[in-house]
Amino acid sequence: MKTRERIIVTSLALFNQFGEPNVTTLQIADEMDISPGNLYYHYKNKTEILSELFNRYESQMMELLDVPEVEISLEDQWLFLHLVFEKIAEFRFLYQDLVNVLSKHPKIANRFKRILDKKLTASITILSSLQQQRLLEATDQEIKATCHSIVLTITYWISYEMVSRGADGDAIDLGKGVFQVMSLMVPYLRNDARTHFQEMSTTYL
Amino acid sequence: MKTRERIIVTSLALFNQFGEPNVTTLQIADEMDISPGNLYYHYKNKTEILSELFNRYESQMMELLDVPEVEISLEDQWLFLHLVFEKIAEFRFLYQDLVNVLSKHPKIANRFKRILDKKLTASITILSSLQQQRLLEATDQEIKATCHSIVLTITYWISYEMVSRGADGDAIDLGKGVFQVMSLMVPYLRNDARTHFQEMSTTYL
DNA sequence: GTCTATATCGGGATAGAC
DNA sequence: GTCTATCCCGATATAGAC
Repeated sequence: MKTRERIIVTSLALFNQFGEPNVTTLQIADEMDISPGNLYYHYKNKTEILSELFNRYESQMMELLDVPEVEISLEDQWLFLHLVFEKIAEFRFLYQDLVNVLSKHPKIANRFKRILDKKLTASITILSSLQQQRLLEATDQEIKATCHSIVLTITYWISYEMVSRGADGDAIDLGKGVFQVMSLMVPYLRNDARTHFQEMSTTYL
Repeated sequence: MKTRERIIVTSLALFNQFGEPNVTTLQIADEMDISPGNLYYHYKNKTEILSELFNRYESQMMELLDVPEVEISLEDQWLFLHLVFEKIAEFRFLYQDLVNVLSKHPKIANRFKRILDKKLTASITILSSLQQQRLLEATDQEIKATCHSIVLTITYWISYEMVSRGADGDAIDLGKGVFQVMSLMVPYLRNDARTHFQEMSTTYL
């Protein structure tokens, strides 16, 4: 692996472990066994590293959120949620000090907001699809409120779990997060779909 | 107001506005028109200030969460949630960089976790009370999952709103947060209680 | 209690040799 | 591309006078 790429990989790992503001450029260089000067040859400052990491997160998450406008099964949704959770876990440092990161990088703030918006429309697309398939029954108002809860849970579940369990981020069971999100819409599932969900829960959990 | 108290008040305001790590002791002193030396006469370091702020948050929130084991109406719950949201908003800096703050102050981490635990038991107490009054109907499993969602929403709703609307913390409409939390349990309300909730919504929102 | 002046330290970033 | 040495600056914290 080229040095430029190793810097990104190492930075991501350290940021996730200790939080971005707690990681110095010297630490990154040390961890890689290169000199700080070398690091600064590849990236002119720490912000550039963060920027590159955010670019990657943004493009990967945006791609993931491009939900096709087709019929979506509960299994599809489960899988979809799992992929989203994995991606967030991969870049969890962004979420752990969200306000701080965004306040120091206003350009990122808008783009992060756009990702949240897309999460919301993706959720609405999915729940609407379930409704059209008569698997789910809810008013537009209820769908909207539920989707907000879904996005909020997706966004913060890992942080919440880390705080409330005092756990390290790598030790988080993402399946539980998926379950938590799914259970937000369970009460609106029709009876057969709800039974189906319960079967799925025992399988995946 | 005594200087020692003014330091706390000013620090809280600045921490909330800019985030704790972005506020220097010099800024705090400047804002108060005192010298940094004077500030350090009253608090021996920045951590002491944070510590005092957390003590206040902890005792006030813990007191708030001492939910009496009596019948709780939907109105009571609405009011209760509003008070909790107001308290969190008052100390929102703690929540905006939670992982960071807790990673730098491990002693606080445990105490924060205990507050989360108490939020959970308080939620369960309330929903159980509603169930005993036959206002709500849900399995224990459903109540547990819902209460987790409630605590997560209470914890992160303000941050979520700030990020997703790019808004300043003072401009957040807490009523919307209360509504968002309440709507998590709406699907489990019995018909008459649900109607009652809808009336309340139009009143308070 | 409050001030001014200053010490100290750590992290970001650069210069210049190899 | 990589290294060593170093600069610079901002933030915490202290010393000592008033």
